[in-house]
Amino acid sequence: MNDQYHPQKIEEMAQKYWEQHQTFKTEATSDKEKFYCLSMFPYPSGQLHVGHVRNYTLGDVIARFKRMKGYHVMHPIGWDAFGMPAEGAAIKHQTAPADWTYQNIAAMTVQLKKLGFSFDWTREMTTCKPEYYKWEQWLFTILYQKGLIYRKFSAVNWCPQDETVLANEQVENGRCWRCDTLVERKELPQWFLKITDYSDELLAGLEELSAWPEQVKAMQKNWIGRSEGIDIDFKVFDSPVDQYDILTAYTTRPDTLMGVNCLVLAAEHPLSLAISEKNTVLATFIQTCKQTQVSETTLSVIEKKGMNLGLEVAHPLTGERLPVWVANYVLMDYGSGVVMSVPGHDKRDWEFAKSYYLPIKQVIASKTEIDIEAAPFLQTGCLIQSGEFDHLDCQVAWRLIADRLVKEKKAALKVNYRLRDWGISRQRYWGTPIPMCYLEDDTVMCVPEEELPVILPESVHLNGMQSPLKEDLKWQQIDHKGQLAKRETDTLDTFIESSWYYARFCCPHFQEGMLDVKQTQYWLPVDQYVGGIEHACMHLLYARFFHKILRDLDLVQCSEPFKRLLCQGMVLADAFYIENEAGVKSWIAAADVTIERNEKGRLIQAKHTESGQLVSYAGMLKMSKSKQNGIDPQSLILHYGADTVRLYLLFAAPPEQQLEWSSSGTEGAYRFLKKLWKMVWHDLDRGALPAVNKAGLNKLQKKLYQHIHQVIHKVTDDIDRRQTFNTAISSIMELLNALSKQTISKDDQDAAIHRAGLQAITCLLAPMTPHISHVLWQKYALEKEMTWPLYDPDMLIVDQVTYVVQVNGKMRARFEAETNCSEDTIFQMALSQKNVKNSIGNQSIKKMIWVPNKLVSIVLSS
RNA sequence: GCGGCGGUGGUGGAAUCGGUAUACACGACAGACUUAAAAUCUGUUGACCCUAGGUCGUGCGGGUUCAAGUCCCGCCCGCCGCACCA
Repeated sequence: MNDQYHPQKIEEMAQKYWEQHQTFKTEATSDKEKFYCLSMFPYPSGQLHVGHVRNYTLGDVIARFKRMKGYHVMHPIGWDAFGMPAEGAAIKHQTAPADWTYQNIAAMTVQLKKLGFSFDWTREMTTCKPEYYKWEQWLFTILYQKGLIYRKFSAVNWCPQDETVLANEQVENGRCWRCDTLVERKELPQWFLKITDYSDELLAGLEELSAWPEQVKAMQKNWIGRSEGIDIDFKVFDSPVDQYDILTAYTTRPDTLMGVNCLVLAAEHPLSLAISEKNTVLATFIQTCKQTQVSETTLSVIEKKGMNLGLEVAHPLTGERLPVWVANYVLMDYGSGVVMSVPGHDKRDWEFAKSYYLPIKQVIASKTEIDIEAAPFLQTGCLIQSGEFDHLDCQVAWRLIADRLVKEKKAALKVNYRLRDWGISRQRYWGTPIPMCYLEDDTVMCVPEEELPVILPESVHLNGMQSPLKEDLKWQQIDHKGQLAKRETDTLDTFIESSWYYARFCCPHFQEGMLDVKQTQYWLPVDQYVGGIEHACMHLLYARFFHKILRDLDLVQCSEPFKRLLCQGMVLADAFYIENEAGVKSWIAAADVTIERNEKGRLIQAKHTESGQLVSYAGMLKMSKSKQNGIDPQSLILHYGADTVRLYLLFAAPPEQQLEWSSSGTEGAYRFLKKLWKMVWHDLDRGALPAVNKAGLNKLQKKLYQHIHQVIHKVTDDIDRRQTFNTAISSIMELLNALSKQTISKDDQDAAIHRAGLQAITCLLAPMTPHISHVLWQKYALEKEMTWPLYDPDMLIVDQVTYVVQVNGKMRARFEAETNCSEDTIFQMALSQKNVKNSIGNQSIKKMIWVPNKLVSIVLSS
């Protein structure tokens, strides 16, 4: 080795060392304090992308930092191996999902290892293996017996051409992505997990998560959506269905009850269906309603369409006859499938009333004039046009009306949640088989515990439509005490695997049960969880829910799984395209584009290098295969080494912000490491040096030595408390710049300080660029293990500060003063500044403000 | 549509508790070294002006304050999520 930085050699060396010494293998217990650091495990899609690298780099920095601080760190990795892409790939490549998955895992393992992450590979888990999903099936049967799992009919996206269920992402503009057929809603029997039993606890638990980002807690709170309201009964006149002589609608605004203009039913409501039997126009309308996707997004943006059912209900207070409508924006799955329409004071009802010319009645008044025909009034105020309730405040009227209805047994107070029970059935092959079976007499029963796991056959052929499980009659058929039984052919939602993997990492090879309580008790909760913000609601809520289930089964002790959460932003890159006459964009990789910039560096023109054709710049977009703007981490590592890639990803943006990829930025990170390498190499040439004698330093030496300790202080705080690795790195860069500009005289202390600075930088960088730090440290200290540097509190005390003087809010001067000078002294000094004198002129001073060690603000009388 | 987040030089970003706006890095320009290039090093770099100084400037429009990128009100734009992608 020489003063040239060769990352490939260095990284291979460091990785070999860690592997031989089993540096990152975690023992079951230790005298040290434990720290469990977890990055969300990856779906084995085949290639590691930069988003993954960012995720694992962030987690690795924290894990390595804590290890250097002396914690007993667990930092595991595994594979979220079930999922739809494997089925797609299997069809495309004429292989089985299992083969494709295992190949990807092998390839991605190699890539992960090249990045030098401090994973404990002995804890590696793969969720598609029976030893993992066995316990999921076991839990399913326990929860079924406890009544937390039930079966009901629920809607799915159905392609009538392919006769298959489609995921929301497989529906494009309401049509099947494969055959362009209009997608329908179809009701199927499906399994549900009663997450709503835990609504209140999931909401209350957010309070104790003080180390979670506020935004994520806000999103979860809104997702759970607790509201207080009442269920109101509307008596139906001459109902065609006996059980439906009453329709119940939930509302949070009983104060607007006098403004109801109609009830609106879902197309699948039994009353709508009953009436449609004798009404072909209605039947056709209901049929078209079914051509809406099962997603809230679609529901909220579709044009609201409805039809009068010709049915009437009685207003619960006045007895007035109100019409009943059916509409496409009300779904049977949510609530009771009945909505009480108050167009004057609800946006959706207002839009619906407008398109069908229904009466809009204002029953709440504001202090200002309102035109209820121009827009609904959504705030609170005083009641009007509400008979005896006129002039009452909304809040008072709310109580009064609710109490009256409850007393008359026409309503009941109710707490409602937006959160719905979790549908966990999937009509797909590549997932955990649901451990249920059906006897010939339709009795539903669990597969007995001793017969678990129900193994998913791995050698299968996929046709792109039907799940192989549904065609495999042999697999389906089982014998139950001499009776013929049929297995459930649906599989579990893959969110289930990711809802408890963090707990299994505590005891990945435990065979006596789902979890080893001793281990979960020691390791849980996860001290630091790192993952994408896109999981803010679903995955993180499901995992919190599972944790509470596991706690109630005495498998874990605490109530929340993740103590601290870091949500990283996406990785973006430049995207270019050529648009043809039909407006279809074809995306061009940046490597095939020649860019022309003006003298400021702004892009003015881009051309396709090969054809010379003009190319449009789409800006920075999320990296994706389809946009051709993905960056392959492997080629980056080959060129710059893992340390450079890690350093750049940490430096380019704070972790929770989106990160814009730039190749010149990577060059900059590389340059920095080259410079560090060279400087350390030259320092090593100086041989043995005395220690820094902090009492005997001259002014300049002391300033530089203080700088070192200020940087140690800042980097520690930036990594530990703030988690802003970008600012940590920039302050390290500043220190290296200062050291490179230092003139080293014959005085030993100059060289000693220089070395102290370089050694501090080597350690401070170790969590971020572990390979170069490891090798440089070995050069310096031979066998001694690297620990996190401590700052000297004495060295943080500065004796001079810079004051700023503002006159009428404008910065006019700055001056140096000794720390902790008195107010009077500082005012005198401020007023004696030449430029301050000029700004004041002959005006009189009205007020002077003093901010100690910082600023003086002079206000002149106008 | 609903919920959450963001917008600062040519670019990524910094400013941590309302107190020096633009740290650090990239790019650009100039110079040193070199036969030359690469690499490296040094310097300059928000805009404008009457240039020892001043005016303007953190998406837009208002407000609070001695003082606002930061707080409040109203907009515009972009991104993420919306329950079968993971």
